[in-house]
Amino acid sequence: MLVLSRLADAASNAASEAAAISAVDPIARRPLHAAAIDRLREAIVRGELAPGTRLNERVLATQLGISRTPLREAFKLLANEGLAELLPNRGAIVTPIHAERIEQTLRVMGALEALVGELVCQNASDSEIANIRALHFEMRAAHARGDLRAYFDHNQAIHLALVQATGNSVLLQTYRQLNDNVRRVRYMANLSASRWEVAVAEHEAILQALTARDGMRLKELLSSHLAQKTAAVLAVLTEPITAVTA
Amino acid sequence: MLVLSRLADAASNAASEAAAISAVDPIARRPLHAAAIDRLREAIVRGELAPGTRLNERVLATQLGISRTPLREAFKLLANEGLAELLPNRGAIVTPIHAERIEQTLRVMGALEALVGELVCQNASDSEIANIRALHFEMRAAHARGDLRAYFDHNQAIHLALVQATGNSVLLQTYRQLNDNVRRVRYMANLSASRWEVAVAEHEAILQALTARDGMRLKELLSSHLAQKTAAVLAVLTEPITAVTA
DNA sequence: TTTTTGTATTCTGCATGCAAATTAAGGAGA
DNA sequence: TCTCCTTAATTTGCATGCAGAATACAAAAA
Repeated sequence: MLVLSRLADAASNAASEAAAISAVDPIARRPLHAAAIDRLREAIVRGELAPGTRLNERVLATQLGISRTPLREAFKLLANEGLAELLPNRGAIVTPIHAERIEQTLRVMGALEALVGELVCQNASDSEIANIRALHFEMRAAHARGDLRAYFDHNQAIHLALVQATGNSVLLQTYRQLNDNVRRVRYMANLSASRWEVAVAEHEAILQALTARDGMRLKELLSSHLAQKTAAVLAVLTEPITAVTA
Repeated sequence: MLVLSRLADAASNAASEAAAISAVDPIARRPLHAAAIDRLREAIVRGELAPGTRLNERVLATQLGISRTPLREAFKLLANEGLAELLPNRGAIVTPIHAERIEQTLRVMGALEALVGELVCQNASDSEIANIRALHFEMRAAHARGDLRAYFDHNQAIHLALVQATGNSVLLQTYRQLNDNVRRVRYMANLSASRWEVAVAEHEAILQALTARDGMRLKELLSSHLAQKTAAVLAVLTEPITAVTA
């Protein structure tokens, strides 16, 4: 029942994010019990369902208020996205976090961000840039408040907005999928005050490069920013993993 | 019934390819009627189910010899991979080919290939390189024979082997997914003799750079090779699309 | 002839039921 | 006490059934 309430909490969040994205999502107006499934995905990404957790069909279906059929379809999707693993005749588990796989994912994201740096300066509209600037200051507000969770959320929103502003929806979709796998780790991390400062400073520079539409510089900045992030994430993984279930 | 026989033909192909890949596939030992679903995916990629085709659940389920439930699960997967589109309450269609989307996909693949160039020279084992060389000569054999279909297949195999030899399974999975969307166009194209020559020459250079483990050069070669491919693919799309259903 | 509206048919979306596989439990033997 | 084997209880995988939505069709009106 504990898990149930958490899943319910996550619902509104997932819904609003889905709405924000839907304009670009190729599977735009989805049928099925999409909300319930977004809820499940979000629960995995946010670590509310810890890596390795067995996903019992009947139990989860009851908790989500749907039947097993659409839930099984969701499992297939999640497996395809790397968030769950399907064990033949033994159901699904939340994909365990392997440092190597996360590292590989970040490498691929690095390649994508290089492309983002190139494209976004060419293609972003002024209003998109203005929106990113607004997100940036909301993020700084969260930083000033010391609200780590809100900081992460705005941080994510900025990076997604950057990718979206490239105008390349394939890039966005690919990025999101990889990002979801990394976010799971991110939620496990605590940021030291100094590293947090550095990250904010990096974002400041990113915003400037974007405003100046300096593609080359933005590419470099995103690259080094990701390198920082990679280091931080891998640091978390080499420590004994104390999954943040709370 | 015509489609049925074609799907049956594709079965062995898909099965053998799946076996070759399974070692890296994260959803390795899959449950469900995986063979039937691979068959369907392959039919879409090979253009045997033309873009825009309505995917009738009951009809397809009968043709594939499975029930609607696993087929619907397959639809979700295909939609997630971009090969099908889900229309709420109106079922699924084979994703229509839009030049813009293909172009975006190729752009993303370009970013990934840059990474491939870097990584493969560092990480490929000698036996993997030897295997790629073998594939290369098989491809040349197909070229000499003038067998376009076999040429394409070996060509694909080489590129996948290159990506696989990076040792980055996330990269491979991402690449494969994007590649499947482009392959559909590729099968529609005919190659002029001169362009075919050029492509083979490019592959020759790629093999040399790989043998020398010259990462920077390989990166450049892959980049220009993809640029060629992009031009060829987009050329096909600007022509009136006469989908090759046969 | 063209448009429109009401009805019948088809099809999707989901819940449920059943068989096969897996896991858990219990008891016999070492 | 531990191991191995037999058996019961879960659990998955898939087929099927049913309600609701969408489409196709036909008759009536313009």
